[in-house]
Amino acid sequence: MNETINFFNTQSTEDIAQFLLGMYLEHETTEGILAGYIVDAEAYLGPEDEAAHSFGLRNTPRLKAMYEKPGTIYLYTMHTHLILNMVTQEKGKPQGVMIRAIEPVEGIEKMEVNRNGRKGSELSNGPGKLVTALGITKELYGQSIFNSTLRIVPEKRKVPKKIVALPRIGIPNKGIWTELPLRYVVAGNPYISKQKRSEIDQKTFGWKEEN
DNA sequence: CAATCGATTGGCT
DNA sequence: GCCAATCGATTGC
Repeated sequence: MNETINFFNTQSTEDIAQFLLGMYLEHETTEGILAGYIVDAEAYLGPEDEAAHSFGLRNTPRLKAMYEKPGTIYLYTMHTHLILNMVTQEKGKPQGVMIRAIEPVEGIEKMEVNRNGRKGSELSNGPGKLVTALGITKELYGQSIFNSTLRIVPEKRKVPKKIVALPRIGIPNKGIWTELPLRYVVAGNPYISKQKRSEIDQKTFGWKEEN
């Protein structure tokens, strides 16, 4: 875990986004542990990034957490959906990574209930979907992804066989920032947002074989 | 499948 | 008011 914290403190946000692919993300709830592997993530490079909320060092009440230390959880609402992000750089430097999708592992039945009966990839193949599946609430805003009830567990992570970089989703008209490949996914994983069936690796789901 | 579109809430100007 | 780092239903090929 200390190595992971150090990674956040010293690496670029782009590298941290890729490092987070395969990371085990677990939420300790009153109903038990709900968890899965991160398979889709985007880097937001405020203050330079026109697509970032923190572009131009903009600082409003909802952005407060973005200016805190690395590992701080930043949540915001988008059309009734809560979206999960974590701060990646030193305090005062508002860059972060948005989690776009996870592969469910633990507490799948509870996630299906949280998602109103949906199953399979529909459980968590979008940023709003995984937040609902894991039962994440805005009480976690400003807490740390290293030691709150929502946390990453490096000991349980998997390693992607191949990482693909793509343009980010849902940010038109932002100049070069619309096209820059700041979205990273585990190639072949079925839970990636907008994944095509034909591109799914049914045998490995895109992970390296054990050992 | 891919493209399109309406729903609907909170944050900011 | 206006707009949004989305979702899900529908349409059409």
